Amino acid sequence: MSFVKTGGSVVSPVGGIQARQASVDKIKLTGHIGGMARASMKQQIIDAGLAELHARGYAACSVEDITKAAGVPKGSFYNHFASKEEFAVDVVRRYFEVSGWPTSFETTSAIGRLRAGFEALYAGAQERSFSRGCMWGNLANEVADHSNAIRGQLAEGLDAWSAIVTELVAQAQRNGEISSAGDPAQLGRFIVNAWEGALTRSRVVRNGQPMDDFFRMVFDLLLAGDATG
Amino acid sequence: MSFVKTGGSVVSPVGGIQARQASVDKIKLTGHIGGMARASMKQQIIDAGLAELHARGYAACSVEDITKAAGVPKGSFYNHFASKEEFAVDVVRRYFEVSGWPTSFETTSAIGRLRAGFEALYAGAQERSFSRGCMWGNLANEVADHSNAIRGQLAEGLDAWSAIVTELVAQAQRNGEISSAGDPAQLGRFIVNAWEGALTRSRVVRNGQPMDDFFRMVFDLLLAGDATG
DNA sequence: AATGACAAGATGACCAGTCATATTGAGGGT
DNA sequence: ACCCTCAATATGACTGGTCATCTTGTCATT
Repeated sequence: MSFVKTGGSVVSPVGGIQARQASVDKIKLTGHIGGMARASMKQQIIDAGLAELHARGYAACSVEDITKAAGVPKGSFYNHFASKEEFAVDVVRRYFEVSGWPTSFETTSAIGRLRAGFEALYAGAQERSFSRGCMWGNLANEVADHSNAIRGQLAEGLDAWSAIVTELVAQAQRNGEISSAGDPAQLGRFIVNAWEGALTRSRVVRNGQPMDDFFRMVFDLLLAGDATG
Repeated sequence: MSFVKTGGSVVSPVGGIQARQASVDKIKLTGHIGGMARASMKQQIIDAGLAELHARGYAACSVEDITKAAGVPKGSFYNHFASKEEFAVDVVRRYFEVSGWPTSFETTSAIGRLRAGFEALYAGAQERSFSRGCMWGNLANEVADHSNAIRGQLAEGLDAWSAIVTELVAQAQRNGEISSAGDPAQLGRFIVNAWEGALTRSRVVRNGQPMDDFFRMVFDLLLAGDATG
């Protein structure tokens, strides 16, 4: 699994997905598709479903909601997915695929890039009035006990995401940008988890205070070791 | 809202609830209740429902599941609660009421008590093979966007819980037990959020690593300011 | 004609909430 | 003390809606 580098926001990955990309290897060419090949329907469903799943949650998001959002007939759903669960596994995979870390920032410092990435996530959450929470946290809490397939996919994606944060932390340490000498892998995991917790809290309080707390605690105190308070 | 001091675990509050307590002011006395007054049916439903909600989540836990767990007839549910939503509000209130911070520990240091409290939570999660996650996080993620009533109750309870952590952090600072001079209120909120994030991750990975990360990052690095890594 | 893809609507399970009926004790009359 | 009436409460079967999944008819291609 690799992270696709995009300039977009992780919280709002769909924006970049609307871009048409022909996946010829995925197209089921049949006689009733005339003219130029179009985007794969399966991919269309996944991408539209990603937004819907994130907005509504698993149980509250019906197959009809998904297909309607994708602009495809409801009956086609099961031509592409054996079940709603299998669909969600594909969505999770897709979520982590399209999630990326912003690279087009002015700063070249590792810590600056780490911070900018979370700030982009923050901006995305703010756009949605803090109503979405964190995709992985949402699914984990709602489905992890009921679907090993989804849980497995979440675990995979989280490991990869944590690895990105870990690498940035390690770089920041090597570059002397932060004073924390904590284990980078542990920091990476903790930071991703704490971010989920902040997003979840923000759903309750409907403001950005939890993220402000996160930035202050993680970047100023934990990583920079600012003990002045 | 006040926290009831118990020696129990927050993750498993139900254990203490099975104790019979007559709530005479809650009893709907009708002619067909003979003999000695018994525990309120409403309270019974709330307490049993708390465990069920935590185990299954909101949507996956039906009213029938709840009443069955409470050992009461399904039709009685609506004598006590106008709706499933209202029931959940009462459950959340109850959850925070019965949640407490362990007081019966050997250490008298504030930081020791804070740590012991989270360790008790950890033990509870471990008992359940990390399958339950965090009650407030679960509900927030599943329901916060759909029910303002539940969300409001969650906000209230979280504020109170954060206040407890805040107070312990402040005491630890005053006592010179920790080197962090961070804002106690901010630390209190962040720590509660980070804990939720850790529990959520533990649901995915099905082990205690996220909590270990939490303890290391929060107690050793963030609060104690141990920069040696 | 045979085959495979597509998809609208049928199917059966689930479930929040309703309600007709049952139950019961209080109060009053004898 | 006993009986009857009535009102309040209890409750299990039912209702109507939702929804994941499947069926089956249509269509296009070979």
